[in-house]
Amino acid sequence: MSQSTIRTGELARRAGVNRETIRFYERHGLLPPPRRSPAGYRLFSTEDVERILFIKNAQQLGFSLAEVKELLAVADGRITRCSEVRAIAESRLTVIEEQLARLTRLKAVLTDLVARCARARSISDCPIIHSLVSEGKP
Amino acid sequence: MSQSTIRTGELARRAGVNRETIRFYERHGLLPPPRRSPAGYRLFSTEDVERILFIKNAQQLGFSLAEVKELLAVADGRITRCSEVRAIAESRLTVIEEQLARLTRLKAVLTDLVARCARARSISDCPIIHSLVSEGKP
DNA sequence: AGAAACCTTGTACCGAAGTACCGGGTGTTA
DNA sequence: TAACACCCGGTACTTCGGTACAAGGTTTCT
Repeated sequence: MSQSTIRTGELARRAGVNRETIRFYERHGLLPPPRRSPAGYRLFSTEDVERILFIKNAQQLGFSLAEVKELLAVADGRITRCSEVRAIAESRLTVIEEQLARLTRLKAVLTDLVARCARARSISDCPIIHSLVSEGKP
Repeated sequence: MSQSTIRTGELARRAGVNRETIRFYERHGLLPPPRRSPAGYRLFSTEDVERILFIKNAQQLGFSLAEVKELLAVADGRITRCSEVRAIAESRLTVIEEQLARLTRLKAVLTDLVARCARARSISDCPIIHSLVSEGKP
């Protein structure tokens, strides 16, 4: 539980991000405005490292920074209903499922085209080009 | 095979895109510089509608404009090896497969979190927040 | 004391794929 | 002939998640 004061450079190093990213997160409300030294230097606590890691973890799960901001509101105790967290995660899940469905379709189409392309005798038979030319016509 | 001369607005309307998009495509080499009227108006042929649709179809398959440009080189006869087309499609396929794998993992993680979240008694039990705080720690 | 390393603000830039606007010229139609 | 729709080039803006300066002030090490 030892908790010391660090500046942007150190926070960035510990969290494994660029120093500018710290400022960026502050500007966008993902980090609360930190205390300042007499000279105006940002003073963070080592706990803030965890906050950055939280953000990075959430991004790994595909949450946008806007969503991360909402999740942080929970972590900060500004939101206290688990249902709100679930709602965020569920909407993210919906998007993931849509993307999966779309990509699965794309994969099928492209796989087929590539396979047929491999059997084409000449460029003018190329099924890929053909499908792009004629697909979606009236 | 009737082929008349149209201007940007008409081309945009027929292809279902914004007029600015036409200029954008021209600037980025997806449309060859068209003939001009004495007053400097771009003069397209109705065939160019197909070219825009080709681009839009390719985008539907997830090709970037840079890739579309390569595909157009084929359609234009500037590339004559089917193998090049296949290479473009195959690399696109690889990306799709990577995205599918990643999204599938994400879906599993999030589904689990949401399910456990539904059983949490209080916000402090929230497995989503917990996992974001502690995931990926040393 | 002086160099090196650090920090500050503000601003501009990246890439992708466009969209929007401005001040002016042109073409069509009532 | 006036109104209105259309088009021009050039530039700036958009979203997202940062990154990269520049010009100056501060701290720390030797």
